[in-house]
Amino acid sequence: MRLRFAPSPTGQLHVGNARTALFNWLLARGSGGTFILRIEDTDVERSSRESEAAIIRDLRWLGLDWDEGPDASGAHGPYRQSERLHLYQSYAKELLGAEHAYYCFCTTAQLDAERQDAVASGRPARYAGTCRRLSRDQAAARIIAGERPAIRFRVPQEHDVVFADAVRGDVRFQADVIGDPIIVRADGAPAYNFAVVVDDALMEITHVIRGEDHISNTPRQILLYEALGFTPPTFAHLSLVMGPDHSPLSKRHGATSVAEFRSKGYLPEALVNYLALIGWSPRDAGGGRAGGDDDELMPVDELARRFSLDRVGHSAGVFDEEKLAWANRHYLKIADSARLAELALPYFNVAGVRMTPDEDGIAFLAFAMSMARASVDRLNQVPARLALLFDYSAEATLRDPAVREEMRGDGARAVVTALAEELASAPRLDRERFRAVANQVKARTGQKAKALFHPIRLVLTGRAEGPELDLAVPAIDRGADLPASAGIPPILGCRERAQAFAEALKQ
RNA sequence: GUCCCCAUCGUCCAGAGGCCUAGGACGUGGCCCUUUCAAGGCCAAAACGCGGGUUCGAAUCCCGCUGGGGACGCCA
Repeated sequence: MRLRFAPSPTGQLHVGNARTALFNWLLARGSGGTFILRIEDTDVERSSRESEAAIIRDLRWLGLDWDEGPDASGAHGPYRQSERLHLYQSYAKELLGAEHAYYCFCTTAQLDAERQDAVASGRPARYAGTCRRLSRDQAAARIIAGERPAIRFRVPQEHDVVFADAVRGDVRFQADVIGDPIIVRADGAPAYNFAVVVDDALMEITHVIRGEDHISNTPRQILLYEALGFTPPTFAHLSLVMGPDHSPLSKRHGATSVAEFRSKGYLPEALVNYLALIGWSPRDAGGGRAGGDDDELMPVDELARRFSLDRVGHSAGVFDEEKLAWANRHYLKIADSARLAELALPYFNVAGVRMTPDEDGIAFLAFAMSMARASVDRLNQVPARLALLFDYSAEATLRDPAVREEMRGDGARAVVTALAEELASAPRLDRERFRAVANQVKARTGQKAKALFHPIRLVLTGRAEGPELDLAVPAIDRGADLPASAGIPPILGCRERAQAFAEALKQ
C-alpha cells in the first residue's frame, strides 16, 4: 500500500487535516505500506515556504513520519508540485493531442455570468462548453493573436461515473452534471484536479484517504485517470470535523490548528489518540453487550495495528475539547517526568517565572512535576499548580480574610507555633520526615485531620488549596537546597516559611 | 438552484433483522474515599429525527420527508 498526505502550504495545519494525515499514516504503518508527503503548492499566490515548514514541523510533532517527501527523497520525486511542472505540461500536451482536452478562451467575467444564469434558471452550475467546439485552427489563430487560453479536460458525456468508496460504498454521478474542468491555467500552472491525478498515478498511490469535500472532485479525476491510461486508486472519503454548533470547525470555535493545541499544552500522543477517535473506533469498542473494557486510549502503534477503513464512520464528528483534555490527562499521568519538565519550561517563562535550568534544575522540576501531572489538564496549567514553590509570602497569605478567620482559632494558632518550633531544628523534609513532623505537631496540639493539616498547608504553601502535602513539602525543601547554578528561581524552605508565618501571625 | 454525502444519549462511538429492558467513553449530577483542590472508585440521568413500507419480527433493509454537511473556482 502506498498512501500520501498532500497539504497545500497555505497556512497552519488544521486539526481536520491532521486527522486526514493521521488516518493515511495509520493505514500505511499498520499495513507495512509506504507513507508519502507531497506538497501541493501550485497556487503560487497563496503558497509559502513558511507554511510548508510549519506543516512539516507539526506533522513531525505529531509523530507522523513519512518515507518519501520533499525533505526525504524517494524514487517518485520530486515531492513538491512546483518542481513537477514539466510533468504536467507533458501530460497536458498528450491530452490535447488526443482531443481529450481543449483550449478555453472564456474570461472569468463571462464564466461568472454564465454560472449565475444557470443557477437562476435552475440548471446545474457547470461550464457551458463554449470553447469545446473550437477547431484546432481557430484556437491556434487566437493564441497567435495573443490570447492566453486555459486548458480544459473534455469530460466524456456518455457514461455515469461510479466508484467504490472504501468507507461509503458505491457513489454514483451522472456524467452530464460534471462540467469540463480546467486542467492548466492560463498562466501555465496546473490546476488541482489535474496535478493530483498525475501525481497520484506517477507516485503509484494505491489508496487516497481525504476529506469528504473532495467527493465531488472524484468523478472528474477518475475520468482523467482513464483518459491518461492510468488505473485509479481506491478512494476513501472521510466525513468532516465540525465545531460544537455543527458548522465547519473554525477560529470562532477556539483553537483549530495543531500549533495552537501544542501551545496550549496538549501532548502530541493525546491529540493523535483523540483525533483517531473521531470517526473511527477500535473493533471491540465499548465491549458490546459485555460492556466494560475501556480501550479508547491506546498508544499510537496499537492504533496503527488496529486501524482499518471499514471501521471508519460515515457521519461528521464534532470536535470535543473536553474529551481531548481527558486523553491529555491520561498521557500526562504516564509521561516521563523529565520530558514533562522540559516541555513545561516555556510555560513558566510565559507565567513570569524565569528559569534556565541545568541538569539538576530539570531533575528538580521532574521531581516537582509529581504534584502537577495528575491534577492538570494541560501543560500550560503547570506553572499555576507549582506556583507555591516560587511564590511564597506569609504576609500575603495572612491578608486573605478567610485565612485570618481560620487563624483566629486557638487550635490553628497552636499548630502554627508547634510547626515552627518543630521545624526550627529539623533537617530538610522528605516525605517521611514531614509525616513525622506532622505527627509531632499533632501530639503537641491535639489537632487532627483537617484541623491539623489545613493550617500546615497554609503555613507551608501559603495557599488554602493545592497538591497533596506529601508531594508539595518534599518538593519545597528539595528546591530550597538547590544551588543557584541549577537555574531555578530561589525557593524558600519549609523551616523558613514556618518561621516567617509564625512571625507574621504575631503582628 | 443542481448534484453528492450523512442521520443512535449534549458529544464521540458500538450496534451489520430476533442476543436491545439499545452498550461503552467524554461531559453532567449524586455518593464514597480524603489532609484542601484535583485525581480515583461506585451509582444515576441521558438517544435510535418523522412518515410509510418489507418481514412473524427493524435502530438495523427499501422509499419519501425533514434536518445537517459538502461540491458546483483559471483554490486545494
